[in-house]
Amino acid sequence: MTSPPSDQTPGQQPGPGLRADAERNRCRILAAARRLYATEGLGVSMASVAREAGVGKATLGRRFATREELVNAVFADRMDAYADAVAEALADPDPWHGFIGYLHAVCAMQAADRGFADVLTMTFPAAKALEARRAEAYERLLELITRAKDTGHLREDFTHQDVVILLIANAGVVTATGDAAPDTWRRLVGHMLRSYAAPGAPIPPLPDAPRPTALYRAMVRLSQTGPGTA
Amino acid sequence: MTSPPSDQTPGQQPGPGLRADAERNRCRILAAARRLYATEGLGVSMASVAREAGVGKATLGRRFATREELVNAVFADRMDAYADAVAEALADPDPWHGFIGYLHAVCAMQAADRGFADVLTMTFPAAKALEARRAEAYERLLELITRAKDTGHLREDFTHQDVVILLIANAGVVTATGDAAPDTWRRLVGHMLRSYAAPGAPIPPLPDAPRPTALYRAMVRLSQTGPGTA
DNA sequence: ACCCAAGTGGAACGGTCGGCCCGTTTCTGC
DNA sequence: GCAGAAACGGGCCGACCGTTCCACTTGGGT
Repeated sequence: MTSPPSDQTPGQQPGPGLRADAERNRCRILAAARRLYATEGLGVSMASVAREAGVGKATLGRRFATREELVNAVFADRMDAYADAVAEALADPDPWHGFIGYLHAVCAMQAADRGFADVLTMTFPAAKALEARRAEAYERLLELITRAKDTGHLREDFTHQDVVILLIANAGVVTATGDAAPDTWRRLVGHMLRSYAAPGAPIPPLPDAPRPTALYRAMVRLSQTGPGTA
Repeated sequence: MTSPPSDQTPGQQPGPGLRADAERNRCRILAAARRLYATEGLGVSMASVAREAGVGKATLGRRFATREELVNAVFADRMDAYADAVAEALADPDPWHGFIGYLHAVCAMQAADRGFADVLTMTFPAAKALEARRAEAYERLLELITRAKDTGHLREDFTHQDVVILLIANAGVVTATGDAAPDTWRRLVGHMLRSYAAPGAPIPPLPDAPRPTALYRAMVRLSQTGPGTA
């Protein structure tokens, strides 16, 4: 390297000072991981990621020593989108409407990416980039909740922990139903929203429940995949 | 064996026609599995169960060839309790009150036994005993829902699928929070109930949300355990 | 008391996973 | 081009899982 590598906090930022082919492999790894995580959820083996990316196991390990590092890099941009969702909700002139939109958007993101659903329900102390975004979004969320309560449409007994609980519950539903009953989460969110809403508050209509056969298929699928395997 | 072994549907009923020591081992296996499943959830390795039971892996495999068989035997009695919960709710002179009690009881059972939480959210076509109980409870549940709706306290837009969704969501919450925030599920059920209830219906007060620190601890624990690993 | 079959546990095997090392390839600055 | 360093990937190791086989133990009927 001619140019001194400056500081470059290892594994955190994009990938400066990497050789061209190395950077290319890094991207292939990230793309492969993104693909696998989205469909299978976190918990796919590092070896699978390497295989999917078409690189050796060693290359993966050199670029991302631990699973946390990889997750951190893969979901950095998605956490941006997450933080943006709160900002967008705050920008809504009607905080209650913004709040509803926020919940829906975040849960939809969970449904669209099983890996992201997992990420939102756990915290990686080592993943600085992710945690920074999370903290940022968290602050804004508190503000959104306060404003929504001020409109009188969000119940006073609602707490910010309820958001976390909803995300955890939704992650469970999304993981369990998978593509066998992909709209189940909408029903869950609809119910929760109805509980959050103060009497008389405007809320969107409750989405229809999934067909019983679809739910049944999801349950059978679960029993075959294995419970924790997910 | 002097007495002919009659029919003895293999692997289904308790364990007739087994030699004394074999039956003893069978019980040790069941006890060990019950212990492990309750705390770790389904998905513990068969090898772990054998180790915990203090028997060889072969013995386990001889008694319960597949994980389904073992699960079927372990949770047979708990499924009885599950079916009883519906019956008890049906016996309540106030169907709405019985309905509330039923949801609470079942979710409490999930919280008390992570393995059972998993069992309720998946179906094992091969486990006849379990599925029979489930079907029986299901029929009674439909009746309970109908009666609860007739009181006017349960909303008309409630469907029996909502029960399944609640169980799935609750299983996710119980699994995720574990013993780091063990009362989180009460808050979830409280919210759902508030959405199920028609305006003016009597509902128990919403339980307090868990402390934020407790939820945070649960999230960290999750990231260490691994997502699907459960 | 005896004897055979039922029952047992350990060993071996194939499979996957994660971590590490090392010979080889390929980029890049000169 | 050339040389050296950076990066690569395959291979090896130890761990765990589930399955199968086999020599040994033990129960229980006569």
